[in-house]
Amino acid sequence: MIKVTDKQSAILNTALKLLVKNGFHNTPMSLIAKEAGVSAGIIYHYFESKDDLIHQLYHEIEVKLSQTLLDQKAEQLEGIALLRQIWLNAYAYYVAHPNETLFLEQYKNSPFYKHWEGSSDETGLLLSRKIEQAITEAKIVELPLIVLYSLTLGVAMALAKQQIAKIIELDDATLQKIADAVCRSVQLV
Amino acid sequence: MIKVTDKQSAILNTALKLLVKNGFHNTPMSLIAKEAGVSAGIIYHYFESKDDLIHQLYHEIEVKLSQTLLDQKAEQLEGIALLRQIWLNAYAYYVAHPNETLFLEQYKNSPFYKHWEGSSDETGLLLSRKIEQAITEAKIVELPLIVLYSLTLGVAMALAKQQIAKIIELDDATLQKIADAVCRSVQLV
DNA sequence: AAAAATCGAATGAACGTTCAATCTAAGCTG
DNA sequence: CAGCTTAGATTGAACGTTCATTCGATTTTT
Repeated sequence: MIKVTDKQSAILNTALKLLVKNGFHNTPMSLIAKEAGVSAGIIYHYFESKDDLIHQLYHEIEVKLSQTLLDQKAEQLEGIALLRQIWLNAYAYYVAHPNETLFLEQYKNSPFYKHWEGSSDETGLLLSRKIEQAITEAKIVELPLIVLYSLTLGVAMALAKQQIAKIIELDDATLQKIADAVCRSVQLV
Repeated sequence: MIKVTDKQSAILNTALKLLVKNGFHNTPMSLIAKEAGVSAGIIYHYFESKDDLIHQLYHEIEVKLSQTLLDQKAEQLEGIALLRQIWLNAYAYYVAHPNETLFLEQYKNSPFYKHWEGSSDETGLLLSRKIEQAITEAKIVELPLIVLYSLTLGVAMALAKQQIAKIIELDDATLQKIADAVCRSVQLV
């Protein structure tokens, strides 16, 4: 178990905020240090390099996200209802955590992201298994899991980004309608 | 009408390739110049700055994309058939132009992208009008245009990115099945 | 007093941009 | 058409800045 000190998470939190605001390459380490209230040098006590800091941030967020998708409410459901709940959880998380969301997207569209980095944390694996189970239970159109992901959670992410950017504002009724649409797309006719 | 010289497009083409390969900030102007077979200084004859180069590249690609989506085949269709064709055109373009696609995504997830930059070229506007027309003709679920975009073209982009990354390989039958799913999601039940 | 944490000035490399010098080509003149 | 002129195109070395990273000194903790 890695011990996360106050200072370390102060650095991570500040870095998240600044990296999203200014972009990865317009965020000097010195600025992160300043805003986090630490010296520039100490960052290198906790992280090997700027890249390492960014990678760790990514993993931290991925783990938190997995845990959120499969919450208590979702645990009790199965089949299409489970998928629907996971979708709503995903959307809620993205909207409630704009910095995390924008960071994930920027990371995944940067040369940092290696596609072979599959989620290796326990919750991530549990989530995958749950979803595969839901698919066999419900009448879902036969498509690769990753395609189903794009049709569902990918849409949630895209919408959340627009909500974050204040391009759209979705009331609950509209959100339910979209959830319906998403479920309809993957269900067998 | 801006005259595009050979040298200018050589710079743009090379820049596209390198920016996608190395990321915006790991691509020095000097490298672009070298690979394009020109001197570093001349880039500043055609472009105000590195940022300007990137912005121009973006606009060039956006225009080409708009033109591709509304091709001759699509022009003759209407309603849901039109939407389906546009979707297939989008997917085909993305897969056939990996560099352009990855560039668009990197750009849109970087601080370069300002959300208020609506497509101002003629084809883009024509495309918007055509799509709105298709929506009124077909029985489409009542959702903001931008939400419908995420449910359809957004999915095409996401899938294409995975195909480009060699994560998936979609045969034509599967692609048709996905197009069905996408159309199903936006059609009224 | 030993070890760990922290500081922040210094280092050195990378890179966007500039500019004086050179080259190219097209126009002009006799 | 040869010679002259000139404006634009092109070069690449040099500049100045930014920034990730280092490290010896200092403080805090054990």
